[in-house]
Amino acid sequence: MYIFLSCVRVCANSLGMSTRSDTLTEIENASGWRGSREVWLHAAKQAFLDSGLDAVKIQPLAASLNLSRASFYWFFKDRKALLDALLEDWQAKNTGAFVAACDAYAESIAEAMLNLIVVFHDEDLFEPQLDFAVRGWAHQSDEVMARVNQEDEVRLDAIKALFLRFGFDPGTADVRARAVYLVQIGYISMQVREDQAVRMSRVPGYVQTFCDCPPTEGELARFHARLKFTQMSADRC
Amino acid sequence: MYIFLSCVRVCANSLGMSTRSDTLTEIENASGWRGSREVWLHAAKQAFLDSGLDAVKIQPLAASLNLSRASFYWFFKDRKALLDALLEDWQAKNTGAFVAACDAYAESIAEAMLNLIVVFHDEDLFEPQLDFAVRGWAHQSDEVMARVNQEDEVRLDAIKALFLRFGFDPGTADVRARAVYLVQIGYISMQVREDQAVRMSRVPGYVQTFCDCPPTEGELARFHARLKFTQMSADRC
DNA sequence: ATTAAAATATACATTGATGTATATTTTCTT
DNA sequence: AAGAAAATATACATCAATGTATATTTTAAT
Repeated sequence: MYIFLSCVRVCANSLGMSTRSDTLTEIENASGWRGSREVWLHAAKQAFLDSGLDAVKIQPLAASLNLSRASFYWFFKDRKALLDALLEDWQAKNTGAFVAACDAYAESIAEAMLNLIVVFHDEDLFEPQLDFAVRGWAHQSDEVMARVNQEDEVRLDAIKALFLRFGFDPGTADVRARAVYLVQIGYISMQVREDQAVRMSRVPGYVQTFCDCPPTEGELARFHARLKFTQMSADRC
Repeated sequence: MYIFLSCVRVCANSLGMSTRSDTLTEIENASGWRGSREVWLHAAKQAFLDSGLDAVKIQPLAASLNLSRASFYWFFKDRKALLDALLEDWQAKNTGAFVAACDAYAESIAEAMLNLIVVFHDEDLFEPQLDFAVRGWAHQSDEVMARVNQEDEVRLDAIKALFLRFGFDPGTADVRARAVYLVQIGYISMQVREDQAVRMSRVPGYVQTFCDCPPTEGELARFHARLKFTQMSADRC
């Protein structure tokens, strides 16, 4: 049963589908009402992820939720309040996990790197689509751009500290940290939707490139385990 | 005089300003009319670069050009035609230079890598902002997304071929090509606006990381020359 | 100088979005 | 079952954008 579920997850992802709640019905409503702050926010986020900021409009959202447009204003002051909530959501989710991964215990630089790479492969920790959408938003808002820059700096510093911790000299640590981070941002920006197996196959190469040493078999096995990846699950799909 | 001009260029860039024609007045009008296809397209591109697709609107453009909104329709069928032209512009500019750089003559992998890095530093060859804006656009248009994916594949293949040419095995060539390209896309997506000197200082580190060998002094000097970068020009600013 | 064309402007019809004021309905509490 | 509250709906006023039809002006060619 476990294996079956795992396979479903991988296949769904490789088709670009989400495995988490997508529809209104999946949000449990404590009250007997159809709408709620959460319902609107969720719909807004979905539109934001799918098509960017300018798809986040009250009228279309209301239509898709089969709710009156005016009902929105019961939960939010105006559109701006909704967007603020989206940005808050982004910051809350896509930040903590990142720094935590850099601070996590590791016995080698390769293991540390794998700890970090895990974050980018596990959408429960980090949502690439959300990062992408926010960066698009930043293009039309200096305010958002400032917050994104802040985030980027925090993340870069965390990775750099990781390299320093394992004895890399400051200059190299800086360049490597950038390389590691930029590759991930690049992935996000390119909107690559690859098969997990393909992506997994490239991981050792990246580790080798960034750390000058490959991961051990044990490190790689632990990495795969954390992401619930098995060759079997790949084959089944 | 030459040095002075060079310095102006560098300083302007470090402030995020363009050195090319920005305003209506700088487009030479062969005819005695105020508007033209080029004028509208240029204004559209500027808005697109500055704030993304949803800033490309006839009404605001007309206002900024002090032209009647309806006059636009003399040169373009409708808004879509304008956007098509923008996309065409992107493809024309941000493609050729890229592949050309990968095919250029080089005696070492490091030199080849520097040939490539030049492209990303010279806005006359490749406009990062344009790439960024187009990627944002792709988020809300499957059609554009398809064209972007096509482009990315061409570019990646070109870099991979470069690594293969210098004897890297296929697996490594693939990963390295991705790393090189993704770092650049990441840079673009992060909207970094760094001082040229800072950026230059990181280049040898990147070459070392991606090629496993540093550039020679001569290679670096040639690289700097192509970008008209001198320590002096950096100091002046 | 007249005329044709090229370009621009004015006016109109339409659409899709925002936000508010005011019912109306539904749910929860007592 | 009644009343209060929470949520939803209807109706209205406004705005910013698109595109078209129809003048009007400007330029260039004869």
